[in-house]
Amino acid sequence: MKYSLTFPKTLKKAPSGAQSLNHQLLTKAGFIHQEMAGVYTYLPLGWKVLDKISDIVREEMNSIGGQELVMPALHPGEPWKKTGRFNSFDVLFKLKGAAGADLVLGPTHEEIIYPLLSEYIQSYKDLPLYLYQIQMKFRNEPRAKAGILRGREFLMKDLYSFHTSDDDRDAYYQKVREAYFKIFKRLELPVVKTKASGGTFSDLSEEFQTITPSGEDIVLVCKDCGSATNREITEDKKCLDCGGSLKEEKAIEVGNIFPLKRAYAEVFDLSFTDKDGQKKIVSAGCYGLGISRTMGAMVEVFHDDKGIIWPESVAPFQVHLVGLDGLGEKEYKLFLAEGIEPLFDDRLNLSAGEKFADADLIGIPYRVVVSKKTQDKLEVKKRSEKQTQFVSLQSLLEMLKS
RNA sequence: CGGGGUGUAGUUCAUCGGUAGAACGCUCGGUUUGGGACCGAGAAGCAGGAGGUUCAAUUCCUCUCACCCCGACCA
Repeated sequence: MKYSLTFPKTLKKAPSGAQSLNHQLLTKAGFIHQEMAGVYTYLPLGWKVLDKISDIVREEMNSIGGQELVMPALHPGEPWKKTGRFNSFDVLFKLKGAAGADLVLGPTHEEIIYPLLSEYIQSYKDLPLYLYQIQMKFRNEPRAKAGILRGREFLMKDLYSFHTSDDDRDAYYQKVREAYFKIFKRLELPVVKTKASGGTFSDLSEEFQTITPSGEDIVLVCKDCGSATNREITEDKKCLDCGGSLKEEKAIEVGNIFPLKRAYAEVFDLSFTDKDGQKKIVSAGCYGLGISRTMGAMVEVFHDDKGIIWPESVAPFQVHLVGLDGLGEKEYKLFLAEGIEPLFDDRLNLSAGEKFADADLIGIPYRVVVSKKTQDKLEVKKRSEKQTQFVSLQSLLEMLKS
């Protein structure tokens, strides 16, 4: 992509409403635009990042048998009344249909997927089943805040698993936990698995928390064994696992996995006929991962005073090609031909300093400068490092493909 | 939802009773080109909205809306 054609360009100052770090940097760099409290447009660069995060999540969900579908964001009110959550789910967006029917904007999808499956699941042969989606969720937060960390509309992956027994559900739960670790490893985002309450879903759950000062959760991390517990469920000063001393850390919850209660399956009569001819209730689990929140958490963790420092796994482009002295077109075409994703700053009449400042702000992992000075070499600098080096195109390609 | 703060040009801010100003950005012309260049010219504003006080309101008062922060809440 040529930067001269990219919408929009960087801003020198973030709007005064952008207070949190992720909001400021993502806005200045042109990744997001706030529409109202907790609601954002994801601009082309921002959407590319969400897409890359989503792709990694998709691959790992698929690798544990997940099948992707998309359920509606607009829900009938009836199933929500059936579970009681029409009134008990305090951040539920409610609206009216044309004929006056109660409707709901989906904050989660048990009320859709259980009735759906109850139509299709008949036999133990239909199970287990793992279905997931990546979709905008809606929660009427009394106080949306911290940029895209806590929105009223946000992109989330939700996986639902359905089993013939709790044992099978528990075994799959372990697999999902492992898949989550793989996802965050590929995203290069450090997380600690944290014991937490299950809310209305289950007695206990496990959260994936990214430790950072801007987090709004407080987790107690054991200095000895590394196990962590959300402060919401313990007053203990000692680790439940090993007795070691605990340290309080602020953290952002980027994922949460629940072994579900049977309540929803019972309400919607999600049952199957087992081998013995008996009707049995399905055992389920649900597993969330905040895609847009993860993007925000990454900015909170990966930045310096000049801008964002994206991990290679999710950067909107692999290479930020800075053309000086009107050069760079040739290299841009070569990158494209080699399957490298370049963002080419082809703008004329702009000082080098301004282009460098933009490159630092946008945070693409490799900056490649082409100018009169570089001659037949390329000047390469990693965003995360200070030093530059002059290399041939060939060795740069090797660097990028390794 | 309680407490606090802020709404003025696209953006950041100034003016704080006498009818609007800068910087950045933008447009045009020219000079520049390795860390947010320079000169000149220009466009750009119902001062969030409604009401009130006043000869006069962006400025003071009331209400309202929006955003931000702290707290409560957070499947």
